[in-house]
Amino acid sequence: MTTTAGQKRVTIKQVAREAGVSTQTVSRVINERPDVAPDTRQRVLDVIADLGYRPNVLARSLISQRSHTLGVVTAGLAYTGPSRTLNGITTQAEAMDYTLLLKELPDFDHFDVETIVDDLLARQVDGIIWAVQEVGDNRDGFEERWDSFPVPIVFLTMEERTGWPSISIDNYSGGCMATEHLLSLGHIHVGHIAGPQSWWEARERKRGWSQTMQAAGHDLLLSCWVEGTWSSASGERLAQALFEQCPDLTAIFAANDQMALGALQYAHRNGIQVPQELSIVGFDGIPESLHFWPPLTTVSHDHHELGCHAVRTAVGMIEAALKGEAIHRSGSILIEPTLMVRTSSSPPNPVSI
Amino acid sequence: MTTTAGQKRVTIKQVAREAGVSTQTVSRVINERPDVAPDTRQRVLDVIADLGYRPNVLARSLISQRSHTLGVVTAGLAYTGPSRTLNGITTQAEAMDYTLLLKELPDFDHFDVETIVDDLLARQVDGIIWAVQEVGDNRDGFEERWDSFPVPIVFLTMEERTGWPSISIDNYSGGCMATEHLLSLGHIHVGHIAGPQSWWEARERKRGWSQTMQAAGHDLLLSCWVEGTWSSASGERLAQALFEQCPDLTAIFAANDQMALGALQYAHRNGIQVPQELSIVGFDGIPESLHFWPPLTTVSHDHHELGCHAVRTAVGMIEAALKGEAIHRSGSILIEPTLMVRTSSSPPNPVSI
DNA sequence: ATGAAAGCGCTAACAC
DNA sequence: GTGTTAGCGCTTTCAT
Repeated sequence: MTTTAGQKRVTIKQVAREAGVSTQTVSRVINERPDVAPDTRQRVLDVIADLGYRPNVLARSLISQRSHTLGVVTAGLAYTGPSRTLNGITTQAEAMDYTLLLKELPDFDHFDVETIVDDLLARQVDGIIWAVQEVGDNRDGFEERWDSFPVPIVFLTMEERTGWPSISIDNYSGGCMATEHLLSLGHIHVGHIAGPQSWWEARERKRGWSQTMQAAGHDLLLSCWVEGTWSSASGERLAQALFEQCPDLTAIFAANDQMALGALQYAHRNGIQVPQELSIVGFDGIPESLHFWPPLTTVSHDHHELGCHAVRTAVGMIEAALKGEAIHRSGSILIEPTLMVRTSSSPPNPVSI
Repeated sequence: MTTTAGQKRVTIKQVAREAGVSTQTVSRVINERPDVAPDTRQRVLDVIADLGYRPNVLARSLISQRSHTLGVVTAGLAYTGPSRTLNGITTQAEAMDYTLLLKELPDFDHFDVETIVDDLLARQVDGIIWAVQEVGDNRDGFEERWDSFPVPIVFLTMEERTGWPSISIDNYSGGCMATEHLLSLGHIHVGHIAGPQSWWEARERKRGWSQTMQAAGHDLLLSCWVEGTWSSASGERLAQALFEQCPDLTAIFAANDQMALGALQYAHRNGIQVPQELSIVGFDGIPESLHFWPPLTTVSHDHHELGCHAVRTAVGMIEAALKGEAIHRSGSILIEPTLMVRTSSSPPNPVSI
């Protein structure tokens, strides 16, 4: 390939010279100002097409003090959730004519907020979408500089904090749905394979389970849970642990579909019929879950929409700030998930009760 | 939240005034030039910390004619492959100190290359990574402007073209591996569930299958294939179609793990034992495939590494061009996949032969 | 309707 | 060692 990176890019000046006008006139043409004579405009347009001129967005941003750019911070892109959310972000950003600067954290909880944010701000982003799940104390870095934060920022997937704009799936409600579904089928011994408890999402899903169990009067079963790592391997291992812990188990609610898949595998390996002998419910609704064997009942939610929502909120805050509404309050938004009843859950086998 | 977006960001001038030096001196300090008196440097540093000054990268790029930014064009982020690749890109870009501008195409084959590229170039990216799989004629848009392309560009996942730098998985080789594996187990009637044939990757995988079958003298079985959509649903549907087409089938090579999962489901639904009555091999090696039932034999490859590679190549070309090596040739690179033998494949049942 | 001058925030080149 | 001048590519005054 022949790159001609050395060749100077065409500037407004060259266009002006070539067209025999001032740079100002060229500027007017590319900004579609009305006050240019039709023939002058055409001449300039011709030269632009001819030279392949393209306005330098950086120079423009420098003077206009706006970059039309959103900084997106994410983590765990290799996993379905974060990447689907990013997918929503790109879609909505494109629609609203914003460009994205992407940063992916190597970890969920070991990073320097200061450095990341500073880097984004140095690039003059108009706003930031913090699409990193709340894990451990990874929100602490914001507390200090919160009041003087120079651009709007929207958080995804975190506990409600007064004054912090955030958008999350209602994980608690999802946990309730899953558990209620199993209870309503007639199950009593409903165990839970939770996600890592340092994750806010995992705690919420578990809270949904435990509250629902408690409300149904099954206080004694509240110890009937184990903590996984989100991985299928942990799901398989912990399904076994759960059975050892509660031999009467007839149903499992797993905090994500991967762990549910692991539980399914445990059942297969040990000749336990699903759903006849064991009902399993997952969380997330990944596309593959419909094709697990048996097809998985799961709490489905819309990562994509989460991302879209984030962009809309961020852009809304940016434009509001631009209009001088210096103080902008935006609360927490919770998106409701949906229970997808499929084949992996059924009433408990009368024999096994 | 209180955004103070209106407040002017601190500039080098304010720092200079506050520290009682010229802007030039401040510039020297932030660029870590040696020729600043230690106490002056300290004073400036103090003011910088005090004011929370952060150099404006845009202004810097404007003058240095370098943005240290890579444009990344992707598609289908909601799917595992593209997002894992992006994951590799972010990791490597971070390591090499480049920032990413992200664009996701809404489709794989309906888009205007001109617009996308122009938008990226207008933002002064130093290079472009075209991480969109080759589908249909979606490379055509580059042919015309190829010779005068102003920045280095690296393509991912496409057919080798002389002079176009590209990096791909060796899909053909992977297809061979899968098929040879099944043949070596003693299978003869090995069918193929292919991906959409407008995709280069799908064609290559199929070519691996057909060449291997042909080489083994099974020319008569070359019609024993069907074309899926990559989805699990299509895999299930087409497994059935394949059986109707070739009743003697004892093994299926599916062009991705999702379709293999669908085939697995077809087997379950119809009481076909895997692998005793039917061997199934997938492609991609998604993490879940290890936990399918039975665990899936698959051709695994490293999307992440693909992304890393792309960044290294792009940055290499950028730096080469900077050093005045105006003409830079970089060929096609093929990354070899690995066969992961698991439980879904075994010698054919003697009875069913 | 068009142009000249100033400046966005920064750095390279030269002075002192 | 430090300041001055000029200018990156563009737009915003303010003239004409």
